[in-house]
Amino acid sequence: MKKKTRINIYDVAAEVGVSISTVSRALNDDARISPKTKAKVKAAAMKLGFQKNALATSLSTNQTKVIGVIVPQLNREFLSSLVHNIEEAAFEKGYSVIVCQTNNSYEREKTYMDTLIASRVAGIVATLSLETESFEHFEKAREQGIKVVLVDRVTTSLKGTTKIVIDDYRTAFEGTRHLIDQGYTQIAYVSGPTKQLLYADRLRGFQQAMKEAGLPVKQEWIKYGSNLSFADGTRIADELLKLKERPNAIFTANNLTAISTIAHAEELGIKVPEQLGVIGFSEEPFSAFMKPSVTSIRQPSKAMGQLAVQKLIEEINSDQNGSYIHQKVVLDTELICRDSTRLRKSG
Amino acid sequence: MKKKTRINIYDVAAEVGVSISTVSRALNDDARISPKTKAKVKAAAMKLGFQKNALATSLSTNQTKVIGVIVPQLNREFLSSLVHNIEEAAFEKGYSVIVCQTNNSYEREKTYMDTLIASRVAGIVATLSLETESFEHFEKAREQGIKVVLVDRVTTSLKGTTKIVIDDYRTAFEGTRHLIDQGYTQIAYVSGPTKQLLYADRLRGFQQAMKEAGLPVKQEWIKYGSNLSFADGTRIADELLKLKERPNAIFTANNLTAISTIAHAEELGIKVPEQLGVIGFSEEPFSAFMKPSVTSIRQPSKAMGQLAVQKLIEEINSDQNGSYIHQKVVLDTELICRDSTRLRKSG
DNA sequence: TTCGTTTATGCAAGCGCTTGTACAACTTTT
DNA sequence: AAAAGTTGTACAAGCGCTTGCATAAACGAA
Repeated sequence: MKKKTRINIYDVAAEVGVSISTVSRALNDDARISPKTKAKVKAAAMKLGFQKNALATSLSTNQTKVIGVIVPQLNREFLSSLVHNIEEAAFEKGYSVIVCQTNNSYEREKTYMDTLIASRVAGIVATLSLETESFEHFEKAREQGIKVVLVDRVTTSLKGTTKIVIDDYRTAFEGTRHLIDQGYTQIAYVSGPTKQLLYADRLRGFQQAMKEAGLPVKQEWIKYGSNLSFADGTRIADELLKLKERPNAIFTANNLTAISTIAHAEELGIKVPEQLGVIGFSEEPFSAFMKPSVTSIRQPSKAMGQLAVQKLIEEINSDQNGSYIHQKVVLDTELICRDSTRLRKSG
Repeated sequence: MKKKTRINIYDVAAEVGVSISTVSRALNDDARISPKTKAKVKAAAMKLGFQKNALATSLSTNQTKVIGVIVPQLNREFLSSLVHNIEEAAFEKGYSVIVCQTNNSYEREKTYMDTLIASRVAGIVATLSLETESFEHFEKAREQGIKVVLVDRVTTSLKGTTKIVIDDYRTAFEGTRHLIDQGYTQIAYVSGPTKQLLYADRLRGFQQAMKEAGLPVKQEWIKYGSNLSFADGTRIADELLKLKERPNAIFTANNLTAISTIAHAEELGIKVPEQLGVIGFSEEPFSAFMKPSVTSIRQPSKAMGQLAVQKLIEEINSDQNGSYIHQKVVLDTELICRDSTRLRKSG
């Protein structure tokens, strides 16, 4: 047994000459405590430098003001921005945020889930790791009464869970249409692993747009990145651009790969956008400043973060009343046309 | 009083038919429990889906495995990368990370400090907000036995605190030398608020390099950004470039302002690097891909994050033995020469 | 004056875990 | 066979707070 280390409510109670329950109630602004007593207690607490122990409170009330955030990584603009906005929104509501990076590892996602459950977080906002294909760990959290909201990379396997997504199908469709409208006809597509719903949806959107335009979708023009890193993009660009029958446009799964694709095309002496159009998902802060500037699709990370927190807290607080209605919220994306796809002057 | 909600060690104890202390010890691999009993307990725990309540453990042991991270924001490459690496290193050591964004507000920094103290975090890694000039909140944390490590934006006012920094003076000196070596002579400098040690140091470095080179430092060529945002950079660039006596090089406090400076120069028809050299602190992921690519100074965010965590945990664990020796660790930066300062061909 | 109310405070149990100490059951020593 | 060690486990207090219930004080009404 450890000896007590810091000022606790017993010390405050002794200082004022009341009981600890009075101190506790005074500090929590309970109506039953007289204003005079409250003032005395608060003054004493301040004087002694008392800081309420949140652990004890949480243990006692069986609830914390903490939200766990599980994301693949933090060094991608979209994700760090998402976490930024989640933290911001959570702070407003008086919640703290525990950040967990899975590095796209399923094992780590599970480990973190256990940590968060052990910490008794009130809720979890998660973007699935690339590897994740089974979801018992999420079920486990729910069994423990922890609310979960999924963002961006979601799954249909988890029923009764609020999801915040963009319309991946539609977005990919429109991105493809944009290329077609610009006059590109031989369009390659760089996808993430289609086990992930979002990549599957995007691929379908691409294929549908091609089909409707009567353009051929060649199998060798559809490539799959593993981690969609810069290097991944370079490798794939290399493969695509060295095909005997070369595509004249590439739709990449994110902006990192878009940039590496453009860079690699230049190295090979292929002109962007004249000989190769490039569009990428996920706007990055500097997409506008590249030369050529990169056409990309802006995901509303701010709205996504805010909504995720808002819905999560709604659900956390819903227990009292009744059952919560789980929603799938689909947000709009924005295609930002820049030089990398401006084949027509009018572009 | 809330009723118990989840499986606890009493349930496990009942299942196995031993006391709760045996369960607790078995789960913690205490040597006094026989292997046979341990196995039974663990099996039962698994079977019942028992998850240890970390709150209760922390309350009981008076220590948590949580590190608080206080940073100005998360939507800057350097900081999100720093946090990324802190989280990564903390995970290795079995610690979770609570992330707090101050938005460069002193008030918020204090608020968060209180939250972290209330959460009884084991330690705190902090990068000061731009506004912060007094440090009682850090003293407060230390009085409560919470270890603190300062990173990047630090202060000399906090004695006996480990600090992880770059050599700001030297780095600015060398950056300035680089411009001079390239043949630029009329060099302007965009600084952050010099109340912040780091900006003051950098400014001194700049001035010293100029002095040693026998170049004049005009007061009107030294500008102060408020938040060093993109817009801030544009505003300052505009002021500088419209001076009757225009500088032919600008050393900016970060890469965001470097980019906005370049963009604005182009708008004004000023050629970079021919008519204007631009170098910026803080490498961004796309600095290399801009046209012109941006010369910048790489801060070792990975090493800084790792070291911060390592030193912090060393200090946390040092209490047992004796007093910990606080260190100031100064890390090397790297100047990455790119097109935006290549005045000489050889550059 | 007495009694029902209201108002303010205290008592004590409980949240789930850790841990110093006591103790029973064996094993070893003499 | 008794004393002295070894295990292995249980008991109970304690971490700091919340909270249902009891109780005391103060008040106006009867």
